[in-house]
Parts: sequence; C-alpha cells; structure tokens
Amino acid sequence: MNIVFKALNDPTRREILQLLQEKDMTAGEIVDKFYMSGPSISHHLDLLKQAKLVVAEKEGQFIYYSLNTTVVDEIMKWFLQFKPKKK
Amino acid sequence: MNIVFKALNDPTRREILQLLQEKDMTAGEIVDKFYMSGPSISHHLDLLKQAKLVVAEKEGQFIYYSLNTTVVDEIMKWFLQFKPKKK
DNA sequence: ATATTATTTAGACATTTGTCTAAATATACA
DNA sequence: TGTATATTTAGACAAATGTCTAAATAATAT
Repeated sequence: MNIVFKALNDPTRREILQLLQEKDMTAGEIVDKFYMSGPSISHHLDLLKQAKLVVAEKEGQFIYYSLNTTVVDEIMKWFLQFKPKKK
Repeated sequence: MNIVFKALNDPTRREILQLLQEKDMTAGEIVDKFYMSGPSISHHLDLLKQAKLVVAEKEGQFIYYSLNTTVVDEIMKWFLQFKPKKK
C-alpha cells in the first residue's frame, strides 16, 4: 500500500493515470503530453509500474503503457474502512 | 487534491487516521500510540489538518482530533474515474 | 554495417520531507 | 502567583524526491 500512495503522490503521475484511463499509450506519446524530459517521464512510469498501477508491454521498439484497475479497487477498499458502516 | 495525497503518503499519518476511525483522541493520546516524539506527531497532525482529513477542537488544555469523512468521499470520487463504466 | 528512433539507466543537484531537541504558548491547579 | 501538564513552533539535519543532461540499450530501416 505504501508504494501505491507514494506513486499517487505526484501530479504528473496522476495525470499519466488519467491519460491512460482514456487509452493505452507508448512512452513517447506520454512524453509528448508534458513539458518534461523523457527520462523524467520514464522515471514516473517506473514508479507507477512498481505500484502496479500501470502495466508495460513491449511491442517492437515501442513500449505500451496501460492502466491496471485492479490496484484501484484495492485502494478504494482501503478507503472504505473510513466510511461509517451504514445502518 | 494534491495536499490530500501528500497527507496520505506516510504510514504514520495513515495509522493516525485508522486510530481516529475508532474514536476521537487528544494529541497526547495519539502520541502514546507511537514510538515517536510529540513534535513529530504534532507535525503529522498538522498535515492531516491541512488536508482536512482531520479536525482539531480545543477542549480545556487538550486538543481533540477527529476524522473528517467528507474528504474521504471526495478521494473515492476521484478514484471512481478509473473504474470502467459498467455496461 | 551504420544510422535513426524509442526508451531507459546513471549520475548530479536542488528541494522537500520526516525526525529530533529545545524553546514557546496555553490552560489548569495549588 | 508559580508550577505542572498539553501541545505547538522553531531550527537543525539526514534521507528521499523530482528534475535534468549525457550515455547506454534495443529495435528498425537503409
């Protein structure tokens, strides 16, 4: 859980997640969406990958990134503990 | 949202939230739950307060901290954007 | 083979973060 | 008033973080 919250604690990484929510993208396509160097984006993608929030898949010379909604489910479960039980 | 994710990105702060989920506590009671100095806990409480995840209320010489579930709702809404719309 | 394109890895560096001790503030009690 | 208790504020410091440029790796095309 620690690493997931860490991954989420950056506006660029959260924006990347939102982009991937619309469609899978290559590293290069993601870089083009930001005013930030490729290596920096690559680093952010790595953290998202470590948190299993995204999945990377190589396709020729490209690497496609896509969202992994399973982890989102787990986070939401974590937050549910704070919702007062109904009834 | 930024400040909320920041507040959540620390195991001690998340534990504090879990403690407050069970019952309101004074700063001192919270300190007693951790092997950490009072000032450090005070600092964590401050960040949680800035994120509006907790509310502080003075009562005599004590300060009672309690959970604010409203913000939890907002976070969960944020996460919902990643859930594939059903059907 | 060589050059081009896509992406990551390595290393440097400034900023932010979490922790501590010492001091300040505020309330209660004798 | 003076002392004890509860909590925060200030300042220091090491560790973690986000960014960059330069170099490395990998696949494709000529």
